[in-house]
Amino acid sequence: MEVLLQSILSSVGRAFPCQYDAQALCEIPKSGFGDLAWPCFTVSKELKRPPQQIAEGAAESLNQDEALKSAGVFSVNGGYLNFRFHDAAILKEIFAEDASQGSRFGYRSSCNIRTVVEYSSPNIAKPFGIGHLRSTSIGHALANIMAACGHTVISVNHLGDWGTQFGKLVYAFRNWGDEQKLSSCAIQHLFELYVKFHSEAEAHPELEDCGREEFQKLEEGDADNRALWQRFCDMSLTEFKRIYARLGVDFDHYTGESFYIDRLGDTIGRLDSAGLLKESDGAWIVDLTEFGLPPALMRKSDGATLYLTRDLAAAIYRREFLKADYILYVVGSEQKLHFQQLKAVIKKLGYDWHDRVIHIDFGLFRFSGEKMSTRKGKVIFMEDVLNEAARTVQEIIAEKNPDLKNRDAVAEKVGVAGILFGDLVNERIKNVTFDWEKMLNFEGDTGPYVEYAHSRCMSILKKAGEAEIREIRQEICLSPVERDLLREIFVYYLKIEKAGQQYKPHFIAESMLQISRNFNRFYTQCPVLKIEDEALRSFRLSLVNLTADVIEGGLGLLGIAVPGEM
RNA sequence: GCGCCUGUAGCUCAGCUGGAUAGAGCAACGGACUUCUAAUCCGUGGGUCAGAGGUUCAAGUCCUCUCAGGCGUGCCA
Repeated sequence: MEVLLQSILSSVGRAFPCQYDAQALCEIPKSGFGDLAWPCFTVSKELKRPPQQIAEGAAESLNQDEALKSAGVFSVNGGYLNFRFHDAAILKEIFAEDASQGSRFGYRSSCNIRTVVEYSSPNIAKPFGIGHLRSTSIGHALANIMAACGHTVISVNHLGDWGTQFGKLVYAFRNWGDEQKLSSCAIQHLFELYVKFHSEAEAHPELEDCGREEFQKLEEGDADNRALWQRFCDMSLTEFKRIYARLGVDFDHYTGESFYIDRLGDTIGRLDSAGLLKESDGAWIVDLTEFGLPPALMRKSDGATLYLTRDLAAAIYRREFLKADYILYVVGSEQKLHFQQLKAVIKKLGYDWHDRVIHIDFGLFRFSGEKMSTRKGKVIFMEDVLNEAARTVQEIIAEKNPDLKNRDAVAEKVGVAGILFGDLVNERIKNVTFDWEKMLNFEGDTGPYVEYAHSRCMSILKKAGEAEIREIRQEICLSPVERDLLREIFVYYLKIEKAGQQYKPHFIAESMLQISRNFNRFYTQCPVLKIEDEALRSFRLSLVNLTADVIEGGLGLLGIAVPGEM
């Protein structure tokens, strides 16, 4: 597939009487106009000739091209140059890809780019709330997608395990904490303390100073504070890993902010030797007026560091020790300014990799009225959401497929898929209003819909037995629904790359829905097992097998597992 | 105040760096299970793309302004 596509693109590029970037200008046309399209309007302006005339000229020479004759045919519609694969060619290419790659369908060969993806990054001592879903789902999907695009991916969970909040927590635990509660339900208790601190601090603002003081001691290495902090971290991580297991997520590194504290001196040193540090109201800042940004605060007036300082140390570490070419931060859009400042500081340090530090921002989860706030105790626990999802699916199974074996395991998988897919199908920048009903609706354009299509595939394949899937004959004449299904799978192949270039997992999700829709249409219109004609039956089985591989792979990119039957 | 983001069908959203007749799902209504799983499929209705200007052969997409919502705006992360 990769080879043919490249040859088409370079031939198209050459077919124009002027410079033409066939790769960049290639579009996926609306169905009915073929499989690939190149608009000729900008070229038309440059050459001062009608776009249709240019397209016609290109089509004529391309259709003479011996190498492409067997692949497909070029045509012209308005100012567009369109290409449509011959049935035999699209069959050959797609089935070859399936045969060699299976459920890794569409994975590109390695391109020697190392990409660090930082995502999820929950805060230690706080519950894993629904607010963490987006970074986790989007980040996991992107890590998979970048890997499919040939990158070597290093996933990092940048745990929020350092900062003033831990001073507050230490203070709160010493004053109101309960050892018994801590050992029985750690997160719950720490969460209560956290909320209590903030409500108390509203009446007694001096508590804020107490919290800051404890954090300063922590940062200076105070043994008691360190020990307490370490316990909080261990307890939290145990709980987080339980949720990650349910979500099917794991990380190469669980290096939180505290991992970088030994490097903070070096980081500040680099800023200092570059002459970037200025004192302002007792704090140390880097001036960023040349970027139109507010100054970056690198050290507080009490000597303690900030998030930005630790992020700078982390970026340098990832670049210099992990040898990252790209560093992706899957963090909410409310931190946009923070990352603009981080990039600006890196640039001022003279590092040429500043433009390969990329903030993948996304919108927030919201209740219908207000923002979710951990400080006020307004939070929906991820675990509750997953439990509700699994329970909802249990009910659906009881109604639709009561004889199903492994009901618990299937309900868990399908429930998690519903939650993850529901999040990933939307453009990531948009805010999401939390709504139980919407979140637990698994009909129509949902994860379970895609999984259902896959289950239908598996059911057919199981009944047929593996022996029946043999090599397809290429003289098969495709019916329109079969052709549409293949086209959509071809589109998926292209979308993997686009999703990686633009960091948009929803391209994959949309593609999965489209493939599932086309498959369901095929399913109702084209019998497989009941067909007498052996060649046709064999071909359709291959198509079903292909669809199963592609859905398994596509959902896999989104971090979603297929149940096999449901 | 300033900066950034969002505004597409009753609801939730797609619409690929301006391009070919604005697409799905939900909800509504009407059909299809003695049939490879009906968590499905087929059909009908529903849009002055927030509003007003502008650029262009071409604007949902770019620019300006207005309106609405969100986020951010130095010692939290």
